[in-house]
Amino acid sequence: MSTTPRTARGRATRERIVRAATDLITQAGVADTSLDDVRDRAQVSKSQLYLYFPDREALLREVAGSTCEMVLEGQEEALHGFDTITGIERYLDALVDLQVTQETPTGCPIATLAGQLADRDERTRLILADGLARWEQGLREGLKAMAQRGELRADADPCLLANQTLAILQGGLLLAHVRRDPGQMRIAADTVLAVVKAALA
Amino acid sequence: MSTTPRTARGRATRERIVRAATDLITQAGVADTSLDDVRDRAQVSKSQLYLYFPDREALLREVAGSTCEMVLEGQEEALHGFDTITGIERYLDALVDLQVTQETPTGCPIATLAGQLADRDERTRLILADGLARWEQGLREGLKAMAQRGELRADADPCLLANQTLAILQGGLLLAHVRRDPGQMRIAADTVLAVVKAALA
DNA sequence: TGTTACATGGACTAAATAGTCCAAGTTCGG
DNA sequence: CCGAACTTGGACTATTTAGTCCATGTAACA
Repeated sequence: MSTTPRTARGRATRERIVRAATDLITQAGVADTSLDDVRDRAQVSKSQLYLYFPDREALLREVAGSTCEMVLEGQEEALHGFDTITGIERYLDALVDLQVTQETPTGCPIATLAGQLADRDERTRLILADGLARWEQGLREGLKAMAQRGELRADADPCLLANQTLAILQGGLLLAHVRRDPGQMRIAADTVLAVVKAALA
Repeated sequence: MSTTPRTARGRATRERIVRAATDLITQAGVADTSLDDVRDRAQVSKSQLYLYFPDREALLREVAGSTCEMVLEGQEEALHGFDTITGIERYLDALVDLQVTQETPTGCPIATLAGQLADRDERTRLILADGLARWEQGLREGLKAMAQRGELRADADPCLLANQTLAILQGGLLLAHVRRDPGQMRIAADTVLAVVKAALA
């Protein structure tokens, strides 16, 4: 029987488990991460795993949520500036930098997880889709602000622009990942910039 | 000890195995496809599996190659017309249709496989990257033909355009897959069209 | 007719892994 | 200091799976 922790100590342990699983899975993938691996990394006994999670699937769902949080938190400030051209440039540069800095480009953790879990558990897919939706929402809000300030052409649709931006970025991240070439992310960033600039008033 | 088939019959059997594995993995993923599943689907004894493939990894590599072939063959004719605006529109429509027609959008099989194998086996990653490279090459050749006919602006770069196109398409496929929404592919197709049109002379 | 490649099918090993269970110890707030 | 929540750690089961091995049988061709 799985429980929800009732004390700060319990919550910390549960959090440690999710964190460990998220780290391991981000690096090695779902298939190559066993519960024993998680147990070791989190410095927790196996009983604790099953105290807080009914089964592996449940933990995997938490990992999906945690991965989304990680990705969104990592770009929160930069995303907040996605409402001016220079802010957009800064945001895109930050995304490119992330791929450049890593020893090897890893793409988008949300997308990578989706490839492994989306067709296996519907609930997990929804969590990941929600993560992407929140990302897109951040982009959309910035673009809407620009539109309200009259900086976009009258026929430009901020919602569509946000959707296009997310698609282009995801495409760039995927190619950077598969090709092990962060330059692919630079190209995607430039493409986004061109699409946005074409919508400027 | 694994062998390469020496007769037509042997080659057919080997091909049947790869085909079965490719089908199963495309549908269920690498982690959820066992060699016994492949054995059943291919109507082959286990001994045959190990007669033609040294181990599971080797079969997985063949599956990667086979998946690339499948994806590229499926768009060969349409891709051949990627050298006029109407041809490009037809090509994009065909890609969109593929996602619309499927009961549920599956995205790009190459990308999906990459998410599962790219970080596990370098040789497999290279095979998948090569598949994407050939795809991009098809796009590039069409755009180069347009450039040579003077249909593109002097400052337009067909190579860059092809790269951008592939990225946008992959982004659209990924979003269509995760969101179970073929409309995402339509948006990506329209985005590609806008980018290409912006490069017209 | 004999040889070679192809094929069956099941027995078998070895390892990994999910999940269960329990008995005993620790932490800490009320 | 009592009790509830937390924690350990390992034993245990059951299942799946990759990979090996072998005896037997068939297709086809020189």
